[in-house]
Amino acid sequence: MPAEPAARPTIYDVAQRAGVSKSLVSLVLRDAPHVSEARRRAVHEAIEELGYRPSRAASALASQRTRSVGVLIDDFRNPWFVELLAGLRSVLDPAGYTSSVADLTLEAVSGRNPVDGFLAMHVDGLVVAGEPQPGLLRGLAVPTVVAGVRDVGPGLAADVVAGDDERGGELATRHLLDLGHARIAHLTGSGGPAARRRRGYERTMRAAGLEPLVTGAGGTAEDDGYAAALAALDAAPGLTAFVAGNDVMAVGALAALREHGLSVPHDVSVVGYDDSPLAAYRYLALTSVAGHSHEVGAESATTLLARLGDPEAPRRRQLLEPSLVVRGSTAPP
Amino acid sequence: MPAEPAARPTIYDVAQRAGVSKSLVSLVLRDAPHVSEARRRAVHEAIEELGYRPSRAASALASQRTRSVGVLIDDFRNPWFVELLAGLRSVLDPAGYTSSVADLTLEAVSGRNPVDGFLAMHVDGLVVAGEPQPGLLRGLAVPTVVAGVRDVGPGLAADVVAGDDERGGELATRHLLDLGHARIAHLTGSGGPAARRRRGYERTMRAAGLEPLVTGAGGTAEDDGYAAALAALDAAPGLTAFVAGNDVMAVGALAALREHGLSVPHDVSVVGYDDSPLAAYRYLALTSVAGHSHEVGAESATTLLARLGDPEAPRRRQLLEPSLVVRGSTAPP
DNA sequence: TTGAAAGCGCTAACAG
DNA sequence: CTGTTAGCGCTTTCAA
Repeated sequence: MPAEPAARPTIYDVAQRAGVSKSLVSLVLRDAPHVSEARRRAVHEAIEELGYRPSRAASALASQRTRSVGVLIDDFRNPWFVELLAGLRSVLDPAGYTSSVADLTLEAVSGRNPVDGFLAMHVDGLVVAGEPQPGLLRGLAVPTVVAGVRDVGPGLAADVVAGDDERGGELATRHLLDLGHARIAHLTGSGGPAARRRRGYERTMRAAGLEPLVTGAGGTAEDDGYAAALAALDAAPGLTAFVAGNDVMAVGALAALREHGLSVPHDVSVVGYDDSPLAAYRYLALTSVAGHSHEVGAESATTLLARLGDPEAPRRRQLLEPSLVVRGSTAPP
Repeated sequence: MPAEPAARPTIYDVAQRAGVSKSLVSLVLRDAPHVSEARRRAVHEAIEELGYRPSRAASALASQRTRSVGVLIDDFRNPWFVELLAGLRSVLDPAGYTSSVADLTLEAVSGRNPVDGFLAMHVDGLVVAGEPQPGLLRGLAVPTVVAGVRDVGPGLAADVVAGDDERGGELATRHLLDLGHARIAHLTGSGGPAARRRRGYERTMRAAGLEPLVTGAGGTAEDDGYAAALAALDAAPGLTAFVAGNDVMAVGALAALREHGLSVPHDVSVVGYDDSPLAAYRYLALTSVAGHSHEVGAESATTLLARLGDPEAPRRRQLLEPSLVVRGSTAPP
């Protein structure tokens, strides 16, 4: 029974070439402990020579685990996710895990449930970056970590890694206060992180003996920032500063200010949130609160791996301290 | 032999519940033609009742195809890809294909070869969105379509779907010409599409009896646009308009102009390229050439599916006509 | 330590 | 049209 020489090599070919059994090859691949050094090397050599690549499908089928994790991104349009993803992969990749990414907004358009998609792929775990629609994750059986949002409703047994949004709101506000501003408005969006950022703002304002002014309620996109800024300008014409719910909203606010003939930071200061690539563009140069998404990503991955290893461990919840990146959009009043 | 009631249902359970054979279930799943309506319905009901989900791993292993395609994105930071991806999925999803996305820039940092990753996953096909590094795809055995770049080196037997970049450069330039501009510079980047856009610009300028001025040579990021604009301003102080290689570069140019005390569009007009979400921000309001990435994506997917169906078909190369989206960054000089 | 053997859940001929 | 029969390539007891 001569073998076909052209086909993709299998574990069987490797075994034969190395003069060992199939199972030994499997052990070597999984880095098993009790294998003699000589045979281990022989196997590795055979793998090299044959250009062997294990079949994920076969291994998934046999082991009932895919070594893959699904990553749910809120919206690809908000570049916030880029660093998060990089952090995630910086620990998932070396651990031999594959990650597949889906965009909630995109999926919503096509009417599919992205979680279903991941479940069909049999991902071993899930990372939800951003705020899941209520119900989307209810009763999920697969290990999940929520990254970037600290309030996950009850009924979702997930680990959490997030920035301290309330602290971030405080940082932004205090920066403005320290600069000498007093008439500071906040542009908020919907969702948990937005609510916390707002709370940080409000708390800091009150502590300074100032009355908070919050506008916005819809989404967290550029439009929403624009509309909220307009509303704030309308409600309090003497404003000298904005704390925006995120960078994209801040860009919307910039447009509203320009329409009112107000210049930034000369007349009005603006602080964004997320320290996304947007904030770093020279033309925008937004002072922004950095949530350290890279670290959030890395920590999320570590947490997920830990849970995969021990499903019974107590839930973890980690908060990362944000910091302020000062650029050109803020100045004394 | 009583079955375990708790385990995930298999095709076998479905068959039993529907009173048919395993193979019939398989046929129904694949939408095979010669199945009686009654049995088809019976199977679907059983699937519904059991909450059955086919195992991709098993199916991949048995059929030697994963029904998945790998999508290589140039850089997640350039939001150009969002629509492309949406278009891609609008045809891949209904066809039952899964798509996994990787970012070349991200992978480059981690030192991994993303193509290798996809090959290990045994994707059935590849979509390369943007310009592949030379050599990255050389001698690739898996069906590939390159989206967005029309020049793929020899040695890569790929289908191509791209916007007509030369025509786009022409559109942008002609728009400026029609507005009455004459001193128009072009900010170019590296790579094939950039070269074609530049050629379109140059051709149009010359046809109008004007001397082209091109600056920039590094990358295509915001920095590069900034630097190129500065160089152009330096070389020709009387400039009244820029055609930028893409939207991100245009934003860089905006910063350079502001530094020179020049206002847009009052003193200088700016045209971007890609019509990315960036261009639509009110604060930027960039006139931009739309490459119709959604369509490019959809067409790429269709092309890939066709090739998967017939590997021997002649190579296809499609060029989509770009169009101009006029916003607030251009005006008469 | 190493080898043999029994599947994982599904597809794909091939017979009925 | 429907049922039977082999595997796909790998993991994983269980013996040797």
